[in-house]
Amino acid sequence: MSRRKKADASLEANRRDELLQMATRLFVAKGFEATTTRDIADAVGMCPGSPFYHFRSKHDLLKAAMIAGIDSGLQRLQTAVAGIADPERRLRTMIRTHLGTLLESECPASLLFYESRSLASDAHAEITAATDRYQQLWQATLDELAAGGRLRGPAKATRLLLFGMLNWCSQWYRPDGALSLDTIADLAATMVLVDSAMEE
Amino acid sequence: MSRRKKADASLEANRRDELLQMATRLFVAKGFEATTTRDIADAVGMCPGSPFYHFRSKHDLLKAAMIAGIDSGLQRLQTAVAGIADPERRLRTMIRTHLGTLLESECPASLLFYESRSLASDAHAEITAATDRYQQLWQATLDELAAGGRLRGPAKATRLLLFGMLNWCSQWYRPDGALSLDTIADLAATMVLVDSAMEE
DNA sequence: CCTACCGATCGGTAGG
DNA sequence: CCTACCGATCGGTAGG
Repeated sequence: MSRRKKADASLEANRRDELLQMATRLFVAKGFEATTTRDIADAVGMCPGSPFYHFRSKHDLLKAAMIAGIDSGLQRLQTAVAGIADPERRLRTMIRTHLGTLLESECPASLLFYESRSLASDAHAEITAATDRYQQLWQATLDELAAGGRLRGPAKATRLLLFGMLNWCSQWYRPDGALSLDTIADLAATMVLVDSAMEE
Repeated sequence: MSRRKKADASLEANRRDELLQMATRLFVAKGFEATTTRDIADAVGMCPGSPFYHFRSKHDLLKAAMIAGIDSGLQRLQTAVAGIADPERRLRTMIRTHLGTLLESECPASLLFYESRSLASDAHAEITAATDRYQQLWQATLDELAAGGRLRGPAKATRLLLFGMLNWCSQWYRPDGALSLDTIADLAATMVLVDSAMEE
């Protein structure tokens, strides 16, 4: 009996995850407002009303998708930079990893950032907390570089412009295009860092 | 009679413009899908069905707003750089002007770029033509700088990353914030250009 | 440009 | 998680 209950619970959690992933994909592709809960239900083979068994509302689905996306991006980033002591090498790794999360993921949840406008104001607090954790990882490395005189501008402004360069790629990057993610990452790093006389 | 007709026509054009400006403002603030044609009609003091006297459909309104926005940005840019022969000074002026169009305008039509997803595919061609004209102005100056060895990266990739830095500002810039548009423009230019030994 | 209106769709619920 | 359904809203139209 308790085994059956456990199996049911994990089945239910799986269905919830399916819903969450499909919602993320559709929200990113068509936008939150243009995606109907019926679209999502259809895509995972459910009936029109069934998503509301797993999520209280469509907004709840968006909120859950955004938080899951940011947190998974944060974990990828932390794993990638673990043990890299040199701040410049660390920054380069972070840039390349961030681009990967954004543009190579099968479920690019980070792009839900564009949909935060659709969130109720009370949900904004949670989202802000999650993105703050992500950005603090960057800020720490940028502060370290700035202290060493390795940055071309103030650390905070640099972070904002750097995020712009990288996040904007979702508007134009194509996997079969002329610019690879490695190339983009290198150029972005070049722009942010001062030239080092030793390299090239 | 012909005077009356002319007056009517210009009155009608004025109402159309009002509609267009209000639609732009609301689309930027709430997004295309979340803005109803009733919202727009209300905001200019019309009845729910009246916008459709001026525009065939809601999508038509978006298309017209986007083209008007891009073209007015292009004109501002052309006026600003007229007669600037030095490519570096020209680029700096373009950067500052672009930020102004984006963030200081009372009707920031350029931000409608985010809503192009909502356009029908046949409208995309016209929009692409308009944005291409805008970007060619940038590309020409960047090519000139690249030929003089003044750029830190290839001209095309530089343009894409530069647009990212600038356009992303709409996500975080606040008029009362610590960073002024002048400061942001200077830093963006610094990142893109090689250091000149003569300056500072 | 208003009045009056329609067909379709959508988020969400009740009850099992 | 399905069935059956509701209330509200929305883009758009007819007719003046």
